[in-house]
Amino acid sequence: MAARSQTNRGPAAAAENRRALIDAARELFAERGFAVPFSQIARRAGVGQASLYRHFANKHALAIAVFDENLANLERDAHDLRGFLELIVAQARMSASLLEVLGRDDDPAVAALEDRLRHAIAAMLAHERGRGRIDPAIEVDDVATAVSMIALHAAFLAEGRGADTTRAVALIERALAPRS
Amino acid sequence: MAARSQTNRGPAAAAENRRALIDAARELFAERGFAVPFSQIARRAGVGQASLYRHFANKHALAIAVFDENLANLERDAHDLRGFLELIVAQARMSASLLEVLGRDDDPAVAALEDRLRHAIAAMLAHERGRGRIDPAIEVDDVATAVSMIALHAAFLAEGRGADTTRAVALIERALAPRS
Amino acid sequence: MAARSQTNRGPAAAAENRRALIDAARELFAERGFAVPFSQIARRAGVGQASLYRHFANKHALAIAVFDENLANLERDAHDLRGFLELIVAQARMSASLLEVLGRDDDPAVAALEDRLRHAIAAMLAHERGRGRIDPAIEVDDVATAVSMIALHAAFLAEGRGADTTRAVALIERALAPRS
Amino acid sequence: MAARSQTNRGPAAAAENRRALIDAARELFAERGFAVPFSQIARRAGVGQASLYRHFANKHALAIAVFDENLANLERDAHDLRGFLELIVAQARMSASLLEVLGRDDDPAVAALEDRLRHAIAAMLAHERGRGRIDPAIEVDDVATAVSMIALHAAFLAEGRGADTTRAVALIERALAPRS
DNA sequence: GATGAATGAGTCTTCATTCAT
DNA sequence: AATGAATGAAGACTCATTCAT
Repeated sequence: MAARSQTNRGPAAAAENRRALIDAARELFAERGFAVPFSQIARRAGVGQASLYRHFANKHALAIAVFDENLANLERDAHDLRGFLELIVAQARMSASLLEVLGRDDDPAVAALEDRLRHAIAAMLAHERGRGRIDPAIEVDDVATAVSMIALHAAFLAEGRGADTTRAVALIERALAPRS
Repeated sequence: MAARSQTNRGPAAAAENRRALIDAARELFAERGFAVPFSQIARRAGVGQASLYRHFANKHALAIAVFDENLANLERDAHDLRGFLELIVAQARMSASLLEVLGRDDDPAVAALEDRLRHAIAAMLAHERGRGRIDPAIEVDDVATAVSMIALHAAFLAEGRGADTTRAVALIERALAPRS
Repeated sequence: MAARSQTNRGPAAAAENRRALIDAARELFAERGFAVPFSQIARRAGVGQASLYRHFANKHALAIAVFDENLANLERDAHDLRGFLELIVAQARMSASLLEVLGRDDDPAVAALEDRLRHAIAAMLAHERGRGRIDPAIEVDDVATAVSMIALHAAFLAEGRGADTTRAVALIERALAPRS
Repeated sequence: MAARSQTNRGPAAAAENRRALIDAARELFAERGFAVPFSQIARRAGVGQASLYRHFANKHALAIAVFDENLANLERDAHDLRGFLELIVAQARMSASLLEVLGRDDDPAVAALEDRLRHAIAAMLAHERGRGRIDPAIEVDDVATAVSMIALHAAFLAEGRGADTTRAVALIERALAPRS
């Protein structure tokens, strides 16, 4: 998304700016990781520094907002394991940014997100178990761990190595598959 | 390692300084991640800023030196899958720092390290396959992928979550195990 | 004073807003000193930023309005030296904010306030001199100086040091007392 | 003091830079108060931002260093009340910066300074009492309070109002004088 | 060859002020 | 006439890198 108008468009721009910020953040977290300068997100969104701070008190809060949307996609679209993992990989760079945050944090908003993710996983797990595609011994925590691993892997190493992520997905599927 | 002598001990100190720098880097990458200030490594090593630069042109080069030693440990000690994974996890924070670097780089030194890692994996794989502990269909690249995943996972999420790491190791073992 | 209604109540609110702003300013100058962000005053008053600017062009003007009211209290209530000083101390943080402003300024409104303060002092002085409680050699300017000193002292140092303020008041009383 | 050389003059400049920083700080605290931008002090001293931080971790620490020198002057030169007060007034702007800091702080370095100031006061007090120039009932704390008052007054209001400070000094002298 | 101080560029954050509604 | 969001310009602070000794 190219930088937008520089003039003060008044309060009407508020919602629009919020959207632009989230979109810019999603792109930049993906392109350059969570370490991307906060100010650069504002620039990419075509929004003043201070407006960024009005909407999101820190990078953290912004990451949560982005992850919130990603999670909604997951809840809506990913009913089977394969779809789930592929969506995770597609959002990998972004998800990894979140995982960096999730790891260290005690923000209740983060706890809520973690919970939602576990619910989404549980739903998918039930669906797949019913079809005999995941081993009965596998628990939600196992899948959550698998999701973390694959997201981090995709985020840090996939950079144009499609083969590698395919391999990672296949490994995870093997790990979760029913013992014959 | 505590800071060492502050006085100028002349050229004789060169090798000693190199060691101190590598040790300090290993500690700090583990404690605070790859993002730790370069200058702090010099301080921890008890070495001047400029000496750090003389030995290693940048953090990157220093990371490679550390990884080189880690790899030697792996080659020497890790003959079976379990030992291999456990060593990876133990060095996780450090390894992840390296993986961050490895991902983006085209330095020939990095390529050489990657190669050595693949060799170590190949050796371990042959050893375990012979004992029927890894599925014949699993290739070196699969194990390399698994190693990346588990290292990143351990580095970013394990902060005091032992249970999670155990779970991750178990998953990887399942993924590589022979189909019954 | 807690934040008030958020809805646009139209022109009728003008006077009410002015009051709320002055009250909020008095509180915040006292709590956090003259350096408090201007915007925070609007928030505390429950009034939009722009309305604040409509009523008072800058913090300066707002401070003058607050001081104007403080002065009215002084004129109404403080007839003897002790009462005068105690009121000054009670309003110390606020008064000091004003004194900071007064010191540097050539605004005619400020000159008018200074004049009123001198009149109040003169009235008090006459009253106390009549009772033999202030030395005949003491002039209005001396008392004005004393008032400045004690206000600044109370504002900057009194933070929970009651003893110190008492000591300061006692010193001033000694300084103004008739030579026996 | 005009800004000095911009080039890196090596470690030899360390002591010189420290001096330049303290001098610049003394000037700027006096000219513009404690609120002067920290970076501006570096600029005035002809020293890089980061060097300022190397020498003094914050404005606070710098203020302490300046006050330390002021105090040494006081200890060396001010033996009688009049001299004491005049030196205080001369250093007023600076002293007030310190008093702003002193008021709120629990740094042990600050406590030490306060102590030294009290000692200097006690010495002066003993000297003056011996000559019958200060009332026997006056304690060190009274003089300390008087010093605070006069410093703050001079700092905030004296701006080219010589008459006023003379008046303030006279008042304090009256307050401390022996009752006839 | 080692030392440690100096440098300036870059990031985060806050504030006074303006503007569309 | 009031609202609240937007703006850009500072200021604090940190870091990688260079340099005189």
